[in-house]
Amino acid sequence: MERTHGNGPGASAPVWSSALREHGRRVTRQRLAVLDAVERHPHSSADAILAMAREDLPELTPQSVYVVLGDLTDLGMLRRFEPPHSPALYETRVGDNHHHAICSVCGRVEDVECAVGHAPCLTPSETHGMTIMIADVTYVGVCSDCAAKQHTPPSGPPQTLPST
Amino acid sequence: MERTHGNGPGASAPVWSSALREHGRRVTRQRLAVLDAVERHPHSSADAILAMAREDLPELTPQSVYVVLGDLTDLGMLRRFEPPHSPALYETRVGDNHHHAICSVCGRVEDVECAVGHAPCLTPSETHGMTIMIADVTYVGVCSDCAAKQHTPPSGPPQTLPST
DNA sequence: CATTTATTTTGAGGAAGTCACAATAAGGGG
DNA sequence: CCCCTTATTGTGACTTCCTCAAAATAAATG
Repeated sequence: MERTHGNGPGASAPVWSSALREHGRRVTRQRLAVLDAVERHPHSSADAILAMAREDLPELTPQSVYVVLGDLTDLGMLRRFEPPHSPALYETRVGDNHHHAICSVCGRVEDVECAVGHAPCLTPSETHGMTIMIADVTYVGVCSDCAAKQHTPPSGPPQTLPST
Repeated sequence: MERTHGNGPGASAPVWSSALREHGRRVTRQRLAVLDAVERHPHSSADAILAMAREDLPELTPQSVYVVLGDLTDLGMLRRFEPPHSPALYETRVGDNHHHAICSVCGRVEDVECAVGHAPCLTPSETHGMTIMIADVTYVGVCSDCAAKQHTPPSGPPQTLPST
C-alpha cells in the first residue's frame, strides 16, 4: 500500500544506521522501523511500537520488537522506564538525565527537566554505601485536561487508570 | 502447632487491628499476617510476603495476599513501589516521602531520605500544566558488598540481576 | 447463638515478557 | 556479482505476575 501516514522511515534512517554500526550492530529494517517508531512517538509501549513499526514493515513480529528494544536499551540508544501499573515505555531521548510526569487519569506522559536544573536527585543524603549510578524519577499527577473534566463531569464516565 | 520461629504476630497486632478498624475494615488473620510479614521484612514482593505470612497462617492463598496488599495500599496503610525488572514491593513505612536505592547486582533495597531533606524532587521545573501529587524516586546503583565482589571474583558466578 | 455481609478461597484467565531453536538476511571475501 | 558466515529475526511454547467472577467462609453485631 502507499505511504499515506506522512513520512516513512528514511528521514532519520542514515543517522540510525551509522549509530547502529558504531555499536557493532547490523542495520536491519526491523531495527530501523523500531527506532523510527520510537522517535516519532516517544513514551510508547512495546505493543504500540509494534503497531507503528508495522505500518512500514507489516511482517515484523512482537518478539523481534522485544529483542530489539532490549538490545538497543542495553546499548544506550534507547531509554526504558516503567511507570506503575503500566508496561515499559521507550524513548530515543537518552544521555540527559530527564524525568517523567504521568497523568494518573489519562496516562499521558510528559518529559520533565531535572528539578533544580542540575541533577539534584542524583545526590541522595544517605546511600548506605551504595554507589548510585542512575536516579529514576517519576512524577504522578493529574494533567490540566483531566483536572478540568474531573470538576465538570458532563457526559463521560470518570476514569481511574490509564488504559493505553 | 507451636511457634518456634521467634515472635509470631501479636506484637504489633493491636496496632494493626485498630488501624484496620479505623479504615472500616474487619480484622482478619489474613490481613494481620500480611501486615506482620511486611513489617518484619520491608521491601518484600507479594510472593515473599505469602511465604512469610504462611509461617503463621499456612492456609493463606496467593490471591488473598494480592487482594489484601492492593486494598491496604489503596487505604494508605502500605506503600507499593515497582523497581525495574522486578515485581512490586511493599513496605509499612508510609506517610513520609522517602525514596529507594536498589543494588542492580543483588537486588537489595535500602530506604533513602529525600535528597535535600525536604522533598526537592516534588518541585519539577516544568510540569506541562500537571498537578503533581507524588514523586517516585528510585536510585539504581551497586551496593558495597557487590562492588567488592565485582573487583575480586573469587568463586561465585557473577550475578547480573536480582532474583528474590 | 444466629444473621448479615465483608473477606477469603477456588479456579480460570490475561497481559507482558522470556527462552530455545529453526529460518532468514546483512556484511565481508572472492 | 555471488557465496559464506553468523548476526538477526521468526516460530512456538512457556513463565511470571497479577486480575476477575463466583462460591465458601468467617468477622462483627444484636
